[in-house]
Amino acid sequence: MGPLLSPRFFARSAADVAPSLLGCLLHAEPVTLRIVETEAYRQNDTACHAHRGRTPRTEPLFGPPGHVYVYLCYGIHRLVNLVCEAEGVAAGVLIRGATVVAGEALVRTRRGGRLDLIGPGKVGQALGAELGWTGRPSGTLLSVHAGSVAPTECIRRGPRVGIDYAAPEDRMRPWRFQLVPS
DNA sequence: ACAAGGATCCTCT
DNA sequence: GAGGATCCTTGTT
Repeated sequence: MGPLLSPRFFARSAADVAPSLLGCLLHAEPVTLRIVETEAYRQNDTACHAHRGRTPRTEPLFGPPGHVYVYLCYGIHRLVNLVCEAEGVAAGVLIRGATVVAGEALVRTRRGGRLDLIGPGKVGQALGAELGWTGRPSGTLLSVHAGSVAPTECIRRGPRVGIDYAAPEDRMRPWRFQLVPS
């Protein structure tokens, strides 16, 4: 596995971090995933949970870069994010899709035999993500490691998903990134 | 203390 | 392609 990504890696615009994370590895013992889809959420972005200010839930988004932000979606899914930008600036990257690198047996158990991890709820389930991870630095329960993108892969960019509540200009922003075979 | 709604997924048809 | 599951967070009484 490549080196652990440092806080510095995350201390920039989420819109830059999101595509950079494609091909990187996500590890929560004993499962390792390769990231193939991400979305960026930024300060002053009406799609971002933190756009109305700090609350107990969104506090980690304002915290140091490289920390983990996990929240419950639709009462069922634990969605995994990585905090970006300098401390005090609320931004993060949602992990929307991945492939299994290691821990396949456990992923099958957690996912009812399925291995496809396209969709943020599936990623959280495969990792065994818990709400207690939120606010913790990467490198403890969850770690993010450098990876690589194959010459046969390319990055597709498009609008984000599931943010109908956001302002029209934010809904349009092309901050969803996918790694696809070219 | 209460009600509403959500950065989704699965199982049907 | 439609609908239900399921529970925490939030803003309001």
